[in-house]
Amino acid sequence: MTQDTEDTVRRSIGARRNPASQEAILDAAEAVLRELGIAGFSIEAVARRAKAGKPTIYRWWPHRTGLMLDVYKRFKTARAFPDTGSLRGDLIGFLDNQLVGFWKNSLCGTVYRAVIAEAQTDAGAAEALQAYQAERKAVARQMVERARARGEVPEDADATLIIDLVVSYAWHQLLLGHLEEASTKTEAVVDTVLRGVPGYRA
Amino acid sequence: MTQDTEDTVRRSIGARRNPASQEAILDAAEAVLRELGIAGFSIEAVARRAKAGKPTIYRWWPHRTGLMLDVYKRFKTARAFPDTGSLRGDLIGFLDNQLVGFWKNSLCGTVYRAVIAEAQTDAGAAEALQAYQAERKAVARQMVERARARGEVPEDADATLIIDLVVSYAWHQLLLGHLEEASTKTEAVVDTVLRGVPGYRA
Amino acid sequence: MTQDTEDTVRRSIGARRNPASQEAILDAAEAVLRELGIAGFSIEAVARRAKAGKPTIYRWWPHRTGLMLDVYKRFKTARAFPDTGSLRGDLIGFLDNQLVGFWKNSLCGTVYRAVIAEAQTDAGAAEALQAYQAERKAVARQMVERARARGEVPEDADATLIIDLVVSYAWHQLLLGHLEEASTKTEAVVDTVLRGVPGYRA
Amino acid sequence: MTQDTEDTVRRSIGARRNPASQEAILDAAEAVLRELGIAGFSIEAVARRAKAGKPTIYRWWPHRTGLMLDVYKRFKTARAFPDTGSLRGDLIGFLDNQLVGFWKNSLCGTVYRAVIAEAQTDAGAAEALQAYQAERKAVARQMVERARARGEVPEDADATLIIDLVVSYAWHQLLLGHLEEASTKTEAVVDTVLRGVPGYRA
DNA sequence: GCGTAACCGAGACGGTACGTCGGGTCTTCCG
DNA sequence: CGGAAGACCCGACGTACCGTCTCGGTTACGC
Repeated sequence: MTQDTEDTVRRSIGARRNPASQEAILDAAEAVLRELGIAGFSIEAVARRAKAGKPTIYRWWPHRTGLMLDVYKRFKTARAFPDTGSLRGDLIGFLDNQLVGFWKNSLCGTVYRAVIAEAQTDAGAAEALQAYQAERKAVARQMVERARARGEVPEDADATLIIDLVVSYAWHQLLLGHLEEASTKTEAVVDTVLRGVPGYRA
Repeated sequence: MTQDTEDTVRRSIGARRNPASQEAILDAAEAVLRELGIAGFSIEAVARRAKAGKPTIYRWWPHRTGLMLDVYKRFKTARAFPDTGSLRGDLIGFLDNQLVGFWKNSLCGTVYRAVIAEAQTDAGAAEALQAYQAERKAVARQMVERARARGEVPEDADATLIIDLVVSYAWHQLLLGHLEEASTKTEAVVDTVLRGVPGYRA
Repeated sequence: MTQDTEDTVRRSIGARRNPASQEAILDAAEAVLRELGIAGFSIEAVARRAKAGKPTIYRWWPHRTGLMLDVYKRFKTARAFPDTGSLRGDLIGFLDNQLVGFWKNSLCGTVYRAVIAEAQTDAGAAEALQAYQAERKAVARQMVERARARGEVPEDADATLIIDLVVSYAWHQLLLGHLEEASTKTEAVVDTVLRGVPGYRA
Repeated sequence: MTQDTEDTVRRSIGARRNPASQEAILDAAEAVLRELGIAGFSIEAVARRAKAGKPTIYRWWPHRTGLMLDVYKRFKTARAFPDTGSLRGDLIGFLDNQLVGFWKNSLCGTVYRAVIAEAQTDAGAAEALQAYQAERKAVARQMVERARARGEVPEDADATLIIDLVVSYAWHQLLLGHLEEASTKTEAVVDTVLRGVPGYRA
């Protein structure tokens, strides 16, 4: 985090995007979310904090959801997606690292809740979230593909349903503020879902 | 819908709540949601529409989420909760009538999405939603209780987990705008979850 | 001051004005003015403080100016209007006791400023103030009559002008919040005005 | 009066005050005062009339008194302050042009009464009025300085008292709605005050 | 090597909505 | 009928952000 490392005024660097400004804006957005929460997150607040002009923000993030998602993604990149050798292990790891466990880092959870909330109001946000979800779930379904290759699940297993059930559960607990409880039940959830897949054998 | 059936000005009826005003406000809230959507839903707009003073609304609904929830509940009341004789039938009916199918009535879905979104921003809203959820889920768990009594599921079946998985799936699809798809998969979801319950027999 | 001497709820005493309520309202009005100043003086605040219903206040004081004037008059009654034997002495006493000195009691000044302010906005208040002024000045002009009888001023001395100049000066300093300064200049004011009266001899 | 000469929407002209908006707001304020009187004067009404946002008004006039004073000043500027060659002439001209006679233009009197009233309630308003008064009186005292230079009054004549007495009288009559009567007495007032100055000779 | 296009900060602009306060009216219930 | 209570509609308050705009200034690029 390079917050306020630069006291000097940022200026234009010509007819192209100034990376320093973008960094400063993302830093500020993160800081605002951390300190004021979702309710206090406004373009004005971010601009104030980043010492940036509002139009600069609007130029690059027409919807504030996009800005939130970018903040979210900066965290996400680090997280691994390990192949544990079994679908059960993969799914538990997925829940623990990518979903529930990840969101328990308060900022990540806060941001993602905000993104989901925004998507209920704003069509652009909904689209952005849907695109992000589609991409993430496609990646997640690869876990099922691997299991299929290993013979853990039959060829016709519904990968979409499996992933959806797991992700849905995580969302639900996130949105109700029950992450603590959820993190104690990851195994039970995964086991229930897997037992429900016809032809599954550990 | 008794919108504007009365042209005459509503007055105070003494030192107690005026039911006509409450009705008018709920009617107006519903109409605003229907016509302007979530984004256009504001206390100001409702007050204008209901020809009511803003303080009158704030007096009875300190948080706008409460108002939305009340609009939501007016619809909900009508919906039945039939005992079909089997847990599978009950859960499918639950999904079709109380959740997915119910929300496909665009207004209901819109309102509930808004309530959930609000709860991510506002603490009071979160509380209201949590209370509502707790109550609804307690009712839903009675379906499992009945199944237990019938011997469909063992004594130690995790009713909370069963209901949570079903509700979570519905929420997820609602929030992503995938209700259409969801309504084609209700049986698959219920079957998967029930097969996942150890000792379940249809 | 009989503030809150009664804890018991005041009730109707039949189809006539309840003096206890009137007392309580005047006490409350005074207390509100003392504690919150003019800006905080509202019928609501007085009603809250007096544990009275708003309609009860409106019934007896249709304009809030009337209420303020009644508070003002409760103080005024006590003040004497002595005959010092000379016009100069009378006028100085008038300024010191009835005007500047009286208003320096912060509550009295506050109330009177409020009354004057109100009269600029509200026609009813203006009328009430004008009536009160006419009466007070008529009394004050008697000082000049007495001086005329003593031969201090000629028969054709303009009593109205003399009183007006003195009262005007006091008002002006009151309204500008310069009462302190004014109280050091009462003698200079009176002397200047009296010297200005043709044919005056001490 | 340049009311609504421009149908086109006023926009920002960059990070600086837009004179067109300021003009429009002052015009609107004047119009509202003229048409609705003091009681109908609200920031909301002015904003509506000026087709300006409320924050734009609050940005430049934190207290509504300041706005009234600016309306008042727009009239005042035109009025002359002539040197008639004698203190008597100067003071009579002062009363007739700057005070009583000026206020008889109903709008001017209305506005100034409102300003004075406001100053009794609001601390900021009081400050603004005091500042304005101090400045105007300083200018007025120059009439006495000139008379001193001409030898009309002795060196130690109390300029402050002379001006205060004249201004006070005008205020008093303004606030009681007696301007008509006052305008017939300007000479008597000035003569009385001047005769009261020790060592004055015409 | 010079004009110009796009960027940057700053902040004013017209708006909408917020949540609160008080005004004055009304009705019910109690004594 | 008087009085307490408090709900009602209404309008204004002062504030926060919205998204847009124009400004003055700063490069980097293309002609």
